[in-house]
Amino acid sequence: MAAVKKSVSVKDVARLAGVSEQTVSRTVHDSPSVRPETKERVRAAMRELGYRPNFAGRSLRRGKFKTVGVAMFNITGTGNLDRMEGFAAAADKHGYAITLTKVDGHPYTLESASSRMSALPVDGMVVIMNRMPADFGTFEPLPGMQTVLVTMLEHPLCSTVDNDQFDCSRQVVEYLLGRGHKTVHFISCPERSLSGMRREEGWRETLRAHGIEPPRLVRGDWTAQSGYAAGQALAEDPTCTAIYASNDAMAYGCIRGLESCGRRVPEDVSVVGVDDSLGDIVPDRRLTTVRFDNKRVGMWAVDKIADADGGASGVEHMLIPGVLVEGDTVRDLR
Amino acid sequence: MAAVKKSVSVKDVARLAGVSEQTVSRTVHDSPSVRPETKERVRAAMRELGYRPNFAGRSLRRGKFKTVGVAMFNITGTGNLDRMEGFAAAADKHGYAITLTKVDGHPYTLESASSRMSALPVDGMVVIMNRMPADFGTFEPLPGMQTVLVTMLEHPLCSTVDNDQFDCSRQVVEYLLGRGHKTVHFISCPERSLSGMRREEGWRETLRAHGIEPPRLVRGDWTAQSGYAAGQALAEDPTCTAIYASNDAMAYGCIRGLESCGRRVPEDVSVVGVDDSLGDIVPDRRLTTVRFDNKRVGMWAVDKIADADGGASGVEHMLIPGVLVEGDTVRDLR
DNA sequence: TTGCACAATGGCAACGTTAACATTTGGGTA
DNA sequence: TACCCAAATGTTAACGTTGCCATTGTGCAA
Repeated sequence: MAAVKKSVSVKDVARLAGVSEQTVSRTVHDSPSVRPETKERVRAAMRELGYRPNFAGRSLRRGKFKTVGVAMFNITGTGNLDRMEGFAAAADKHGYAITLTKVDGHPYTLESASSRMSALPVDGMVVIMNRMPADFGTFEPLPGMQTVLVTMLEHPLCSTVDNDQFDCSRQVVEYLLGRGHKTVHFISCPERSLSGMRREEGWRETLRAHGIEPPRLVRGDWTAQSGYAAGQALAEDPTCTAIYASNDAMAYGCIRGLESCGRRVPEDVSVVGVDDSLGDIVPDRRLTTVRFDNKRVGMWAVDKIADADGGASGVEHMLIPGVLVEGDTVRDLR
Repeated sequence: MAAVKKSVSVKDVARLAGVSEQTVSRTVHDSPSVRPETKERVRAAMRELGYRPNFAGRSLRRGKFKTVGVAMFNITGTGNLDRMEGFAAAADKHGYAITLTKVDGHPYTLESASSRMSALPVDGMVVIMNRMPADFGTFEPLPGMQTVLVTMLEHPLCSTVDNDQFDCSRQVVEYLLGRGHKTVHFISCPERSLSGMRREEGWRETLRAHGIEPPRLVRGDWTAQSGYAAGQALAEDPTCTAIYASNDAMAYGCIRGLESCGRRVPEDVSVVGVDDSLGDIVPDRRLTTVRFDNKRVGMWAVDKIADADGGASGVEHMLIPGVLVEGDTVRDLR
């Protein structure tokens, strides 16, 4: 039994095929300047030896990794799976791979994400920013490392992309007003959520743009429990005919809360959520909600990096609008 | 303005610090055989030049990437986010990175996942197997590439790990029987789901082990809609007092279906789901369900690869039991 | 016949890092 | 004083790939 060779290189293939290393390399890249018969001979040698190109050697030579790093401060988060779907899809399209890293946030800084990535084989990086990093204003991306932030905030040096939360609220409020409601009540989320705050602004400003003074909001904490409590509280206000909750869990909780007080949905009160996260969980009641295209957000981020890698960069800020999906929890008052 | 150098190498740092390249390397690795003052001088040079070690050069030299590849046939799947949390946590612990790849399955084979990974900078790979690959029995992992499959099936050449779906059903059935129910009805899932089939077997065999002939099962399709229909169908059977649904969406749909026929839960019928995926979505009704530890599954897979990388390998098969979480949808008949 | 264009292939060097070995230096001991 | 040892640092080569340039061969027009 012959000793097992550590790894098969172009050199070994070249020797077996009786050609130069360069011709092997050319065959790997399917260069037109290699005779078909020669190619076949080389390919046969590759098969026989079980050759597979070494990523490190290639990257070292080329100075490129064809890989995009994704930094997350917490992996379990609404929409992350869809975003990854987008990362993977776009990466595939460009022939890139995705490297995932969880970054510990103590404190939560872009700098820590950046330095974590710098030691990894990546050409660019995406940071999923759920909260506000301490150094957002002063952060400078590593030279030569295209950096895209997933956030609604604009950054002077990094491209950014995210769902348009402001527009989401605009759509919901105008939809409800358009169906005859005099005002829209709001169940918000904890104040540390960037996207939630933006939804709140959108709700407030859209109402004002229509000459309506926003009613007192009810603060929730994303859970259906808090929506339930909010629903019970709002049930006592007879003028409340339309409620907009900052996510679906709270919206659904709210419906149950209203019902527990004898208010019917949508006959007495219309309810709208955000996220389209319930799917068909509640089979006899399709919630009216806003569906975001997180996959597209993910794709945009990776596209940006791959494109920059091949030429012009330039900082861009992209907001992707969601789509309002009608269920049967809204009544037309007109 | 001086021209921007492509990238800073140990050579540049060595020149500026007035030491050899080797001393720079030693400083990077914090070797004890470098004088503290020298180290400081080198570190100052690194800072000044913005040096960061080149992954490709290092990997080429070492023959290791310190990276684990994760291959998925579809990214959006129950528990994938938690598994990734586990991958990332274990990778962190071992100083590894995670590279994510979506593999197109036409046909769905382990071979395609393996060859996709072979061109990437990874030392080992994890395949998340949702369905049954065509080549499961005959697949051979790439030499030198530790391969772990996330599946309940055992494989002769690859280590495997997954939630114990059989035991899950055993727990549920014994829990319900233990509370006085004479038998347990089952809402299953589509037959192509490996884990679902295993749940079905567990339900059937546990009942038989208790001398009970399993009643006719109702086939669902994971959706709450199908659970709703199943609930309505089972409502007509007055002997049906306990229902076990193969996931929470169907369980919840089933509850609504039963209620729509005038049967109350848990007064008339007890219902149990699987997955703990509803969380608190339904605020006034905590579903009795089984919670899986997908994070632990992910960690086990990466641990296995990292450990094998540092020494002994050996094929292992690991099943991680879930935990039954009591809600208020089960009535005690004793 | 000569010259030239072009197709096919080969030789060489360099990418950045580090293991293995080699060298220098200073301090202590016989 | 001569010697040795250990600490600190330096030199060399190699990991696998591929861009650049050189070389060889072949057919065709002048």
